[in-house]
Amino acid sequence: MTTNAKHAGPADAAADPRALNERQAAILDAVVTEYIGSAEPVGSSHVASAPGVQVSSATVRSEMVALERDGYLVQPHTSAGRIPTDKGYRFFVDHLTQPGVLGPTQHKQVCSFFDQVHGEMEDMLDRATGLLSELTSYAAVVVGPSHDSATIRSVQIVGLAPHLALLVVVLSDGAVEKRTIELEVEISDEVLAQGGTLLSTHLVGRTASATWSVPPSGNIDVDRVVASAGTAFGLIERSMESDQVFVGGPSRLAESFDAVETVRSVLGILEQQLVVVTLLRDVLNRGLSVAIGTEHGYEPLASCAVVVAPVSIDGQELGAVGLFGPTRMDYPRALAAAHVVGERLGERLGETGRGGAPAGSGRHHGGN
Amino acid sequence: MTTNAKHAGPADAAADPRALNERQAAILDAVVTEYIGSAEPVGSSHVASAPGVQVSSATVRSEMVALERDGYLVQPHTSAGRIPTDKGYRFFVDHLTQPGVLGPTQHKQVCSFFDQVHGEMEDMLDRATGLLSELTSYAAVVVGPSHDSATIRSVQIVGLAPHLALLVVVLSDGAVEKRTIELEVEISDEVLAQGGTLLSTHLVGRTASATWSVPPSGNIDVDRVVASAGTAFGLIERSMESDQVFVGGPSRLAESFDAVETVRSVLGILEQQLVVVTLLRDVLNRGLSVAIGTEHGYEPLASCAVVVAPVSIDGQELGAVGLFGPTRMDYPRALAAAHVVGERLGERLGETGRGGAPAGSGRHHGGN
DNA sequence: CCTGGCACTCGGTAGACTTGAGTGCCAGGC
DNA sequence: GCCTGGCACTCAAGTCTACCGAGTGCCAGG
Repeated sequence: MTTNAKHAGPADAAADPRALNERQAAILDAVVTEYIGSAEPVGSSHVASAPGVQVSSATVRSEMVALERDGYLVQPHTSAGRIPTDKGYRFFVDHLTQPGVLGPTQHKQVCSFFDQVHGEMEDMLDRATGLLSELTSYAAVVVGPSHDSATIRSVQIVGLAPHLALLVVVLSDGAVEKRTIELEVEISDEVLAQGGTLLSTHLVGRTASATWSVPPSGNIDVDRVVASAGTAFGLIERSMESDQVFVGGPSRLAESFDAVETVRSVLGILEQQLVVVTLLRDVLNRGLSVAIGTEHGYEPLASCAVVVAPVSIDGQELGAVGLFGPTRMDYPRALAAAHVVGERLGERLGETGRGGAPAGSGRHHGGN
Repeated sequence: MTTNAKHAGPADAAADPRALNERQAAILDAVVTEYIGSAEPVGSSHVASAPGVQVSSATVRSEMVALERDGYLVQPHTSAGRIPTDKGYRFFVDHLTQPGVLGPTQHKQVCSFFDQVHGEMEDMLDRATGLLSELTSYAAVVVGPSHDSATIRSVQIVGLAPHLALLVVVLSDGAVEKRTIELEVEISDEVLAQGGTLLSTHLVGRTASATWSVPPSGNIDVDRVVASAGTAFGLIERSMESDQVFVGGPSRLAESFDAVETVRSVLGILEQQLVVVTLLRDVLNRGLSVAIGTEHGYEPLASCAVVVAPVSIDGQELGAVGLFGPTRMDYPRALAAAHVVGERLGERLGETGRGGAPAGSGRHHGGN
């Protein structure tokens, strides 16, 4: 091993002066692993006694100097051990973390969750955040698939009160959107129903962001209703553009960080749904599954690592799951959990209609 | 003033040996007010120089001894100032806090919020938590009115995919509930619609927790659909029993408390919707608007004060708003904010048809 | 090129001392 | 009789010193 490193080292170094030889990698691995567990600077003797590092502490020290020079480790102060930098974590994640599997207990947790969860997609996604945060003890987020490609399956107008009605739109992915409509004059249920029918004939089958084009019906009351519904419909459209974000286990943040200020700022981020969505999508788009420290560009999350996994339905990345933890998070476990849950969520969403009717007309993707 | 106290004091004391005379009350007031602002133990000289207390620090000291004996104040250590106990806060809230009004800026904030907020109830309630937490800089919760008394306005079954349909139930309060139905055989849209119509005729007008009694239709397919819908309907019922809870500004918790452990446990409570609802209702039922420390019986909230205000629609307390802050919270402001927002929410919800639509009348603030 | 040895650094802890805010108590005065 | 100023006392927090030990960097020898 040591001798192998001897040979591999220079070659690598020649290719890229910054690349780590085998021994350095092993040392970095040991430091990160140890630090993740203990949260305390790791000294050379600890590393020397780690399995996988078969050299003396003195040798470790000299390698650590190199690792520090290259930015993988830092010393909080002279005469202290080393802690990994973001770059160190990055290397660890990219080169030292094998796929990682869930423990049997956790696997069982996941299975029983998916056995037991029924009901609507929103409900499932929301509860999935709970599962994820329990599996990992980090705060979890789930971003639901957007309704972009869903088509309108039904439009209905229901009277609530003399001057008040509700526009209810059902989409092919199982989402239901509603909006109240105010009516200047009292309108009978029949007329409302007629209006609904009229809308249906023009809107069903079209994508949710269909342009609103409903010709006059001839009946002035119906037209009046349809006109009011038009405004409501616009609002529905707009609200459907924003993805649904579910946050779970925010209290875990208070376990992850001991600085209350950090907890505050991360919570602050999680409150902003748009930011969360953007962040997750951005990370995924860059082909990453982890964003460490400031890699994602959000200052308040500088001491945070974000693990992301896609929720793919029929091969399309339509949603995402994310975990927010300290940079010294347990990456193997977090990655495994996010990956598994993301995958199974995708399967489940696919099954329940969204793409789950390959035999029949694949047209209507129900999202349940 | 001082001489008045002389006379009033003994009389009160005779009635209840624990009652505070005017001077003691003034001192307690000063201590609480000062401590709320500074978060540091308040010394006798500070109190003596407070307006409303016109005695020397020595006198204040001797009164403080009494207040401490009676459990209104404590000393963190011998040579420190006093801080209020929960009992002290309780007295402050009950006797020393005048109704309290919002500052002009905050009043404007509330007004502009209610001017600007449109859309569905859920949306409004959710955003109201943001308003409240911004007004007070505490974490806010809003519990929406339950659907107990709502009647069913419409039942519809919409096909999503060959073996998948959606049961959509619209309630008189504007809520829409849905549940997927899995079908063993492929069923045409027409049959689904027929099933929906059948359900409508039997369920519309009844309360949401109606017993499920739909007679056979004669058409085997329709009956099959109706049977499946029955299960889904049961789930809808159950999910409607649980009140909707919205939480806003959890990151404010991290501002309110400096012990990360406290933040964690309070966040943990806020994650449990049922607990939140129970807590708020419980406090309201006891006729209180504030629960201080352990008054509500939840250990993890021992260092918390909860300010509650009802959301009354047509005189009925159907919802609640709550604020979670440290026991040394700014009670006057929190009470005022919760009260105002709760009241205006109630008004708005009443307007929008929910509260029995008393025919005619201009209700212009519809959702939408 | 690795290793053991050695001198050095420096954060953290413990004890001694100081400071000052704040108390309790008491004797004197209105 | 109650309030007040004065006084001795207490104790948390800050400062200073000394010390310990984990950990380092460097070097000479294998």
